[in-house]
Amino acid sequence: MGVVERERQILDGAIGFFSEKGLDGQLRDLGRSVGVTHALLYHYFPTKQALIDRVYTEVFEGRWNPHWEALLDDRQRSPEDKLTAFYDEYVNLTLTREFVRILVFSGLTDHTITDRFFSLLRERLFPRLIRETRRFRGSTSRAKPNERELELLMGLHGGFFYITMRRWIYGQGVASDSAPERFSQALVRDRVRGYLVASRELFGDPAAEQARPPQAEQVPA
Amino acid sequence: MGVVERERQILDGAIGFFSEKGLDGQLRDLGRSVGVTHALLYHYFPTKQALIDRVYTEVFEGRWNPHWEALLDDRQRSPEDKLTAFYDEYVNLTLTREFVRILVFSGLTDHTITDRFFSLLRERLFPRLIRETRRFRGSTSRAKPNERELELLMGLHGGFFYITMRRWIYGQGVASDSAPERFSQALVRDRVRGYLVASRELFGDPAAEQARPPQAEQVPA
DNA sequence: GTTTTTGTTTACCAGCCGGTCAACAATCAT
DNA sequence: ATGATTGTTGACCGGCTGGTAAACAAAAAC
Repeated sequence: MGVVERERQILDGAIGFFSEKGLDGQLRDLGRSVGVTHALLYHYFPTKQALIDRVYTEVFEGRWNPHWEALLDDRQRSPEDKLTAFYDEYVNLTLTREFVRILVFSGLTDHTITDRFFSLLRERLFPRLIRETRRFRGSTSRAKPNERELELLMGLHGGFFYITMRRWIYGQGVASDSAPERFSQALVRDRVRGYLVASRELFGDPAAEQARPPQAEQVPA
Repeated sequence: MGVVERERQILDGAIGFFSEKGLDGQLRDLGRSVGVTHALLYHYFPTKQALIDRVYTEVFEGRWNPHWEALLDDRQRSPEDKLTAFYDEYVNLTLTREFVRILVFSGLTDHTITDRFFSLLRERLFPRLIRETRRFRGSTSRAKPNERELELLMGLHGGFFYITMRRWIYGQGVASDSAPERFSQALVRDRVRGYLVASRELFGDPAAEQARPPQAEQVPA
């Protein structure tokens, strides 16, 4: 076997292995699962940490599809259409088993991966989603998102993430998917629609964005 | 120091320690953080696993407030009022740092804790929430929840869980809370209202529950 | 067909870690 | 005071684990 194939084989094995056992998994076990001795791993990667770093970049790099930004910026499609299309791809391509498990393993210990990933979301994704949400309810405001509308969006985004958690971390089945590897499109469509309607209900028309008499009593700061 | 106080001290230390370092944390470090030798831990707990088991029951037992079930069953209050009151307490009392971190640590490895916890939710909580959601949109149906309305509820529930994840696992701040230890009531209120409105929008009036002409084309099974 | 290079393994080291045990301190009953 | 009981520690064992290095195998180069 060529050197490049073997490295590929080890790397692929490591992705599956570490996402399953956690970053504390033993190299002897990883070697066994790949079919080599643990000493050989050191022929291809100088330290365990270096191998883990490669796994990180392998899993988290290239999962962000730049096409999504263009999709969300497309002025021809409706906001509901775009959000549905985006989340349908996002939850099925990005929120895979290895991705979410490694992300959570990282989050529980060293935050470097999660920090980088959240920066990506905050800079490239959330502003676009907020803009489209506003467009849905008839606003063209470019103001910095306020906390309430941002948190409502986090509710949508987190709701999708929660599905992945239930499936790949808690080991709970998700009822609504017939093909076990995919989120059902109907689910995504329901939630996106629900989110947009909720946004309209809560924040109403454009003028209401600056000051709105709340329906219930205001909570003190 | 009396034997009972010392056991209490070790247990409290272990809760903080294991939720921080994970269940693989070393007993020597735990001992040091409590101020005793690791050998003394074996005077109070026969094995490391026994100590971890105590931590589990300590954190997950008694966090479920039976009062909540009565609250949700109260016929005097409106569904929106009850859901808001419930989640306001739930997210602040149950979704603490130690709780969520230990739950996720457990979920990533051995599922026993998460299984038990989800059974609790599925049996005692979700049916009540579905019933109240239906009541909000004018339905008194007692039929088994269908997948779509259950998944919409999971969106709400998961959205709250996601806040806890962002805060205690990813180390991201949550914008909207002034007091860093609490979820803001406004956030809970917004999301519950948004969820109920979305439910009404998606599922409409009671008659629509069995068969409803969808607005977009149906996805094939 | 020998030498060189490359891929792989076996054997080992050093430090870590759960767990044990004998010794030691502190409390308490008599 | 004296002895028994209880709380606590230091020292140790054995197995595990990241990492190393020498030996070995299999091509490749000449």
